[in-house]
Amino acid sequence: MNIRRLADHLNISIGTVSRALNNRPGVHPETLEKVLKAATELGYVANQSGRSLRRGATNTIGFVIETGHPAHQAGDQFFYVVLDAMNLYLAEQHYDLVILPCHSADDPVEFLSRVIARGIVDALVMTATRRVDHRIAQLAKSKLPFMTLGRSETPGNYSWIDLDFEGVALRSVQEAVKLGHRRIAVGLPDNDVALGYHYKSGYLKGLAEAGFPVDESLIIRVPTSEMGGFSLGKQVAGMADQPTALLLCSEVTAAGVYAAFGDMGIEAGRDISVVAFRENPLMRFLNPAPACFRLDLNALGTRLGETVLDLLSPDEEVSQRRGEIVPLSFVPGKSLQPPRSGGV
Amino acid sequence: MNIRRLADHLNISIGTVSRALNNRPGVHPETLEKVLKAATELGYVANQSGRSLRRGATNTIGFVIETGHPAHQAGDQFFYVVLDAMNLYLAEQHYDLVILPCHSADDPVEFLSRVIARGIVDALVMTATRRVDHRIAQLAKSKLPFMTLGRSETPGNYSWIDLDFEGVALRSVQEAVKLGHRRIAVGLPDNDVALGYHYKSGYLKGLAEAGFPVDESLIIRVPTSEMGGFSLGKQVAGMADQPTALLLCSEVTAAGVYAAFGDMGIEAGRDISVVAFRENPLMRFLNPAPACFRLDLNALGTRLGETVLDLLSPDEEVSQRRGEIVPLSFVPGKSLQPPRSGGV
DNA sequence: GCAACTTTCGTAAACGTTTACGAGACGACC
DNA sequence: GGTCGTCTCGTAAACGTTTACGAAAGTTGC
Repeated sequence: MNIRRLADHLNISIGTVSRALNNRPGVHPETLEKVLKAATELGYVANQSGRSLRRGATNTIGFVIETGHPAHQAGDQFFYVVLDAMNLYLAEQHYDLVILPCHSADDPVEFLSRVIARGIVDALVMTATRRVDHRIAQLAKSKLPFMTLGRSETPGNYSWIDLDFEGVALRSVQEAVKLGHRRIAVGLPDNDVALGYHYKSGYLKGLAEAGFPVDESLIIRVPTSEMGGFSLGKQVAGMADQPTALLLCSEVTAAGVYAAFGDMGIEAGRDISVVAFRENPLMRFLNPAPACFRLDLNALGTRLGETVLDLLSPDEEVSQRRGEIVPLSFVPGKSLQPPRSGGV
Repeated sequence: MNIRRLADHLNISIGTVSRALNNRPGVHPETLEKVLKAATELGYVANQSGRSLRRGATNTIGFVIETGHPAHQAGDQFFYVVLDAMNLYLAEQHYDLVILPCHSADDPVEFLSRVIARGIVDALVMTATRRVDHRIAQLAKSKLPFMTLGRSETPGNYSWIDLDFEGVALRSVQEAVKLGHRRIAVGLPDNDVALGYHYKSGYLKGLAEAGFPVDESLIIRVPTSEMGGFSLGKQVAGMADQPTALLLCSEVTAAGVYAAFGDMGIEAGRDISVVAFRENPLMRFLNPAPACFRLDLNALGTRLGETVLDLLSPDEEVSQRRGEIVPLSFVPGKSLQPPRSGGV
């Protein structure tokens, strides 16, 4: 069923049918109704290839994820909820969402150049943003509008939305200091992912605020995974000069840390305080309940949809590139207690 | 950069350029090389809209997921690993993979009819298959080839791959019986998802094998989520005539069950034995280690890729629809022990 | 009653690609 | 030298859609 068959069936020209279907002005209300009725009856939907060939636009937004990537294997329900909300918003605006998985063995840059050249999407949302990100330089050169989840230091004409990793780290230090902690360790990702730098920056800011010195041995880099968290827990608990608090920039490491503590007879909060990152359903089942930060995933998803569609607006005011930092609210937990000895 | 610009740059007709790029016969080796060289130099990649409009095929496989769906919010690294392996295989065969998220508020049937009519994919992989699945009837009517992950009872011309839920349930019962368990409870999904029926079937087969009666009060339906598992654990532990073993058809409920047990001072294995479903990284951090079943996610992903591409083969022998059941291997854990009282 | 304008619609070109068809060049063979 | 076949390539149509343009019909104003 193509537009010509639909037009023949109605004894109308395809031009008029197309105008009717696309709500173009200058079509008689009566024929408009006839066309719409026949279209739904015959189940006609415009072929995407034909349409995008002619229009140069696909009405599709691409969401790039990296499968096989350790930071994502973690993936709890984060992406499912965010994508759902984003998809919902995009559908309201008559846009479709496709997720483009860049597989682990593929070169991200080559992957993107295929996506760009093939013209299957009107705009991209990038994830797992790096501090220095070659993909951004590449996209900036192309004319494909894009935004990133997580901000990079790589310059380019793009919008971004980032969680307030710096603010969370700062607040985590402040809460720990308030309870009397002095030796505060932090677990960071072992790769160049941007959030690690922001988290560290907030951590350092917190120490400076409190007037504490920076002890490099308390800054520990591990993979963002359950195993990474396990290793982190073991390292921290095994230190001769044990810290009294441990801050985590990812929630998936929390389970590993708890397991490592369990193995060594250490209890979070009582022996070493722990502040995790994002509150998630799994945390309900960790004991003692971790102190963490709350984020509205649905709001984030909607905001992503709005931001990416803004890029495509003909209104320069709207399509102007912008950055946005999403705040998280502190959720006290049982895992953050005053240090046993009242500090070192 | 389109094919005409490339052709002009080479002083060659676009027909020849197209033939060269597509490895069609009848191109002089010398010009073939020139074309390929210029294409990579100028970064030419065929526009997908134009190509698929002409060819009627997109060289793209769609993977349909339902976001916002409770059974998926669980999503541990399952999809990330499976999709990565599948994507890898498809890329080798010069196919692209897109994930099509059907958002929670959308009607799956309407969603699919859009996907079908717009012609953005050559074949589909469906997930979250229901025992009676309207989407299958719909796809069967359309000419779009598809396969399902999980088998349905809805007839249609399609291939499927399913995990051996029945075999796992049977084996779980057998292992429990071997240790002396007589009252064996089972947690099933509270919706029509196909795996629940197969798991129950294996459970019933195991009871029959052992000559045990079926106690309907031991068959408990809960949402496939951490919270569902929590509720399940509470229910089981609170029963007057407590079962000695509990079988789970999903790994995400395990965390909830453990938490509920912990709340009530019950220890898995010692007080009530637990057999979970798929082994995953998180389980390493549950204490005591759950008995579960091992699955090669990479192999599953590759197999999905092979199966879906087989659908498109011109060779009728190959494209014939087929079903396949993937076995899982038992992994003993500390959560499965002889019942305390030696059985009821 | 004619010009000017509006409303509505049909025609055809264009998007970028693939491919059927035919043409030209060249060598082989009788 | 003419015929045939092979190799290589150019031409043009086709895929399904949108849209600029113009035509036809109807309306208004004088």
